[in-house]
Amino acid sequence: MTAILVVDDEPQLRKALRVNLQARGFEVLEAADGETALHLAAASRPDLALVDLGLPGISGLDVIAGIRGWSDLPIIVLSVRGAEQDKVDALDAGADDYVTKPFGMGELLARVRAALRRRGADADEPVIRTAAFEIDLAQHRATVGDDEVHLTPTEWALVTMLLRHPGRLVTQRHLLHEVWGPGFDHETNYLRVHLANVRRKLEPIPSQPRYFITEPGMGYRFEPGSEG
Amino acid sequence: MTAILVVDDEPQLRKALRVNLQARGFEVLEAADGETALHLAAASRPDLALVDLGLPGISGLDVIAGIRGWSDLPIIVLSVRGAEQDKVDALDAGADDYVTKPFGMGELLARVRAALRRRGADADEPVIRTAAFEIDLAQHRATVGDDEVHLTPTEWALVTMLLRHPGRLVTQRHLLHEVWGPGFDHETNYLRVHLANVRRKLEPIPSQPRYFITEPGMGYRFEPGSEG
DNA sequence: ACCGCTCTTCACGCGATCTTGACGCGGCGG
DNA sequence: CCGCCGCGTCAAGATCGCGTGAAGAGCGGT
Repeated sequence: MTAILVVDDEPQLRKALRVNLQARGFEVLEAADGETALHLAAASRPDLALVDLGLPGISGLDVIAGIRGWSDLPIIVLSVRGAEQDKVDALDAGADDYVTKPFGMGELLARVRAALRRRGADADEPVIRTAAFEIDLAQHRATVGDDEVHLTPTEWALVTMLLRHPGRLVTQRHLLHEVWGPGFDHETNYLRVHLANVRRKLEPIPSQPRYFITEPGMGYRFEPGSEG
Repeated sequence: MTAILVVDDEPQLRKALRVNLQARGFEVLEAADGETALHLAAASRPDLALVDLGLPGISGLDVIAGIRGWSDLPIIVLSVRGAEQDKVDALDAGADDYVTKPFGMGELLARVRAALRRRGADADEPVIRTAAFEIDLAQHRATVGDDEVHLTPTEWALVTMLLRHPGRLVTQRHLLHEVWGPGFDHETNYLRVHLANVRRKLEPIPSQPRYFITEPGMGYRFEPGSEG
């Protein structure tokens, strides 16, 4: 059975989540603070975690970082409206997605399903295949159909950064920091231009991206084709 | 008999691998740290290596680089989930494939068989043939048409380095590190000059290289002629 | 000491790549 | 309904990296 770890200090919200998730056939583990969250995650190995950022004691951010130290399980962050910086920090720390409180249960469940689906589809091979293109990480090669496509160093860095975290929302800051180094954290211009080039080379319809998705205001996400 | 070198510091995992591999008729060599791994690899010449990245002392990455200095045996990396950057680094260092821990034994065995099969296909002959030239790695001889061509030591080191990884991009840093040693990681000048010499001697049209391809900003790649 | 081979070092020209700025569009809030 | 912000697009200029030729240094053999 699929187990989901719920980390939130409000008993009401925990209860609401428990009821809804169990109704969908998920097993639910609950933690009211960061410490028990980390212990539970290590002991029970859940398949996904929902983490509230506003926790007493150990912050939600530390919970994310603590889990990411040893596991790649999908993490969805719950945060209050307006706390944009918190969301970005959480994503930078390795969260996969976020939901803004208050949220509809339907939206949350959709994101949970999406995160689980992506993770399952995450092919663990050194070559990533989609319906449109194929990227061989070991050989450093990209092909579209039968034609080899040349990616510039910057483009390659961007693509691998996104491919390395299938389905995960990668923040602009994170991308800029990894590809251009420190000091470029706000040059979102670069991302727009180079992402456009990547799409022109890899996307079937560059103006309607299907694999390299923009999350306005936050960052970008590689969406592996649902292979089924 | 086919010998497999297992490099991991966890005795449990080593035992599990040993039992399963021996059951399939493989001979198993074990190393708990990087040093013994390198010694064993040099002394016993295994046919394949399974290397854990999280080793005490010498890192798994250095083990890979150390082996790649003189051998082309297939290397499969074992890495924990979430250590995405490590995997990419390992591939850059010359690993052939990776498996994420925890893994099913069936999957691992499949990858071992695949790696051995791939290798058997191309590395049977120590002599590499293309339409333009022929290189005998064992005898240290290169011929173009019927004429023997003399390669200087540096050129030979570069050529073998590239030939050992057909089709794969070898980074500038990797080449410089293996041919010139540490401390030359940024002397890309050397590569340009010596690659030019290699092309002058081996390529049919040196100014339009077909076999020794430049990947601007990243490195070089040996492109074997389509052998069909 | 001389010679030949090899490697290092440098400067130049050229093309690929990156940066930069301007523009239009669409969504969102006022 | 209007204005603002973020994104995609495009084109120009600046920059970087590569290939090339050639000169000088190091080294071993004769």
